Amino acid sequence: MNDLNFNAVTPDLESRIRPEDHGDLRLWLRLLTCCNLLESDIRSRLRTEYETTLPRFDLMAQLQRVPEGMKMSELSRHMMVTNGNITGITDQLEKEGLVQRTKVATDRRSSIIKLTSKGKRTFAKMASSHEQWIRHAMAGMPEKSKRNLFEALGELKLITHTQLTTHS
Amino acid sequence: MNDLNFNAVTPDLESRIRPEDHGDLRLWLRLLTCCNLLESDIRSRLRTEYETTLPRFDLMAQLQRVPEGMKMSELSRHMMVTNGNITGITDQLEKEGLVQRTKVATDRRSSIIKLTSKGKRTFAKMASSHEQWIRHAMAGMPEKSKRNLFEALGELKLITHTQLTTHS
DNA sequence: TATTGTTATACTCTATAACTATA
DNA sequence: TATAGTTATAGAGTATAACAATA
Repeated sequence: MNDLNFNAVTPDLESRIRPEDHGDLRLWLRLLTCCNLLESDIRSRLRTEYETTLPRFDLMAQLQRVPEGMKMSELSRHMMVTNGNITGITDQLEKEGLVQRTKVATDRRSSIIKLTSKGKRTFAKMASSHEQWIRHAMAGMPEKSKRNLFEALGELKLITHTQLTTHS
Repeated sequence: MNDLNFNAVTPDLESRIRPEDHGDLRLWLRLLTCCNLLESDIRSRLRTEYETTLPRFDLMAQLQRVPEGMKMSELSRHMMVTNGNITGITDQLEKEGLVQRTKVATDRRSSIIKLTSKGKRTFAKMASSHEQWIRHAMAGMPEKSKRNLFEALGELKLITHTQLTTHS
């Protein structure tokens, strides 16, 4: 199965590649295509099955693994968006009773955000579905390929992280 | 280089992973992190250096490689967004004189969108910068790793494409 | 002075749906 | 009836910047 045939029947972002394009660019477009494909699937399932969004899910996922809670600024760093946006998403989740702000004694500017017990229950369900969606999407890919991909992405992540934060 | 140390100093989306999480999920989060990292860099450069956006750039990129132009519905399929959105982006680009709608004789419902010569010049500049940004971001990753990654992503793309389109 | 978090603003993208004009 | 494209709408996410309270 070659890419030409594949692209002929299933056009996607990667089809914008030109013959003269450099390998790095091809790599990037392929990465983008894979990611968009999965991401739009996840987004639409989160919306239709749980009436939520990826950023909201991400915020809850961050909290889920830190039972003691996180500060807004920590969330902001982890999710790589600005403070104001975290405030907005947190407001929505708090209104739905899924997270809770608590004032911290040592620094009266800050507050700690935690999942409520309702939030934990809700997240557990979503996370379980989420995992199934991913497994379904990736079903059929050999384990060895997955491991290779995981390793290779690890390299890329490290490289881009340093390239994009140190310079520029 | 281990992930723990890495994540300790550079928090990101992947840090939401839990020890019990399945490999597929880890793979997905790592993929998402890599993609977001690069994507947000590209988006912000497109904005600051060219006052444009990724979807606009993508649309022009699609047109660039098809000199005879494309129909709206083709663009819609390739960019994986609905018709109405293509209309909007095309309107903007047309207002700036970068693309041009032409009525097609054989089917009076359709129109063909092409890059204008200004559009071609503009795109050429952007594409060249874009390629440099990508190469810079990926500089330092061994060629062999890149090739492995490219191949592995090809597998993933194929799998997910079929998984996500055939079954729901 | 710097940081934490909020608020306000403006913009883009997106999906959805109703609509037209053609086929 | 189905398709191509437009229009209108509503919602989300984002960056930016100004601001108050606190460190």
